[in-house]
Amino acid sequence: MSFPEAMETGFQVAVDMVIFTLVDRDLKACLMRREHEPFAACWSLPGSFVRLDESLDDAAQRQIEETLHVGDAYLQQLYTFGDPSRDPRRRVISVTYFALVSKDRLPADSFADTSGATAWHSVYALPTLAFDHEDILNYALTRLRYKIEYSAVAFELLPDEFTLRELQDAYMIILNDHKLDKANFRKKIREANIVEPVSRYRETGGRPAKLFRFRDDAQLETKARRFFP
Amino acid sequence: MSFPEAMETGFQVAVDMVIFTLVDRDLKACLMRREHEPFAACWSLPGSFVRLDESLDDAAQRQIEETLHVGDAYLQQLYTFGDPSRDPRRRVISVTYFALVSKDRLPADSFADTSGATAWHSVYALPTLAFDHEDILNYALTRLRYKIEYSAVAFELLPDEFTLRELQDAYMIILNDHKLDKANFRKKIREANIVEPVSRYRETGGRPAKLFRFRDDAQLETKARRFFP
DNA sequence: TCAAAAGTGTTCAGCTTACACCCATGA
DNA sequence: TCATGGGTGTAAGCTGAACACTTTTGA
Repeated sequence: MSFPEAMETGFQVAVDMVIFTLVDRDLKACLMRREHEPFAACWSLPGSFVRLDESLDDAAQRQIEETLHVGDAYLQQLYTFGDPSRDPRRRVISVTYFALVSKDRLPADSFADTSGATAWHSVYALPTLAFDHEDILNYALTRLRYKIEYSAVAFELLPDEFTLRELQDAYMIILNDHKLDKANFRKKIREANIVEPVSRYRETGGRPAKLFRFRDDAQLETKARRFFP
Repeated sequence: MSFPEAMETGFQVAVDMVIFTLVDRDLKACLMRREHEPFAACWSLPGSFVRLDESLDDAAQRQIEETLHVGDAYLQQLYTFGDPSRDPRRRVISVTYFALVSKDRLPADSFADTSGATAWHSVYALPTLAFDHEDILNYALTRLRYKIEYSAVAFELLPDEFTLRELQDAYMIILNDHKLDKANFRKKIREANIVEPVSRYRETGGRPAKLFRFRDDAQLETKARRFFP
């Protein structure tokens, strides 16, 4: 990463990405191993400086493409971290995003290679992270959990066709709550009118499971419901 | 506002503030009249460039003090706007906040003076705003409405002691929904355990109203309740 | 004694929760 | 025919919406 010397005295603006995927019945985030000081050999979030002629969203999208070779990922801006001491070298304003990428959009070798510069880590067993990246990741996880409560973004983490069991598993893994009732979950999904059946089935250990896909015209966000007061 | 010439080629980082108050049974935002081009004579949000050694929150707090002479206001960061063309002169990254200020913390002349550089405008009758400030203000209003649904921030807009009617009015004005049922509202407030009575009453047209204050130890945010699914 | 505003209790519909049960498939 | 996982119906209990009612003050 390079930038003109003249800018070293001003602000650097970066995007830092918390990229989630669901794989092996686990919620994982993409991390990169740092080569240089500070925090050399530590893990950190993928990030990049924003170019002067580039929007923040474009910078975030570009960072995902460079890291994972995935285009058009689901993105949401989270929060901007700008403490003067968060980077010991210079003043960096970090605009953070979370991204959701389904595992079948990722290259097949994406999960095999644990020795390389990038690797997927379970959010339930994170290594020590550089800078304030642990705060950022935990914040992203909180926001993701809130978001799936009132919107249907979970499908961004699933393949195009999925069973209702797989959808329920996605919710349980993300929320770290494995006590959802199957019957009630299905009833809500049916009433929300967000999925439609396809005429295929998935082989399982027992009775084959009907496959569904998300409806193009689905209402993806519920209106906030008042509960305080 | 001045900044070193050397920085003109890099990023400017600004905080833009949407400052709300409740007055005259109306929700109002603080706006400033611009003196110079672009958008000369237009209204805009109070904002200021962040200093190199200052955190974003500090810059936001400082901006409120400079504009309204109010310290320690309730602040929340909202979103960061960074489109390359949002300011025609140079690249400005704007970190936006909303702030809530009770009217009794404001100087008495704050509402009289409508000819000056700053003035309070009803969010239900806004003038044309400079830059993308209309987007920012509408976004802040949406976020405020969401927030009072799951937290008790409304008290930041009320005096220290208030009647339950005043609290209910605050909700109705902010939500622009004047159909809240009195009995049900009071029941929820009682059960939420966030206010305690003081031994004084407010004179009204009829029976005097008991005054309450917010409990120091109140649980100000409810946990998200799952509804999708 | 009447108007105005504070303050409370009760009912009913609808939703959530818990749980029991049936179905389709492969071994 | 049994194990496995898919798929559904229903009763109990709780929550929220609607509304009627009582209380306390000043004029």
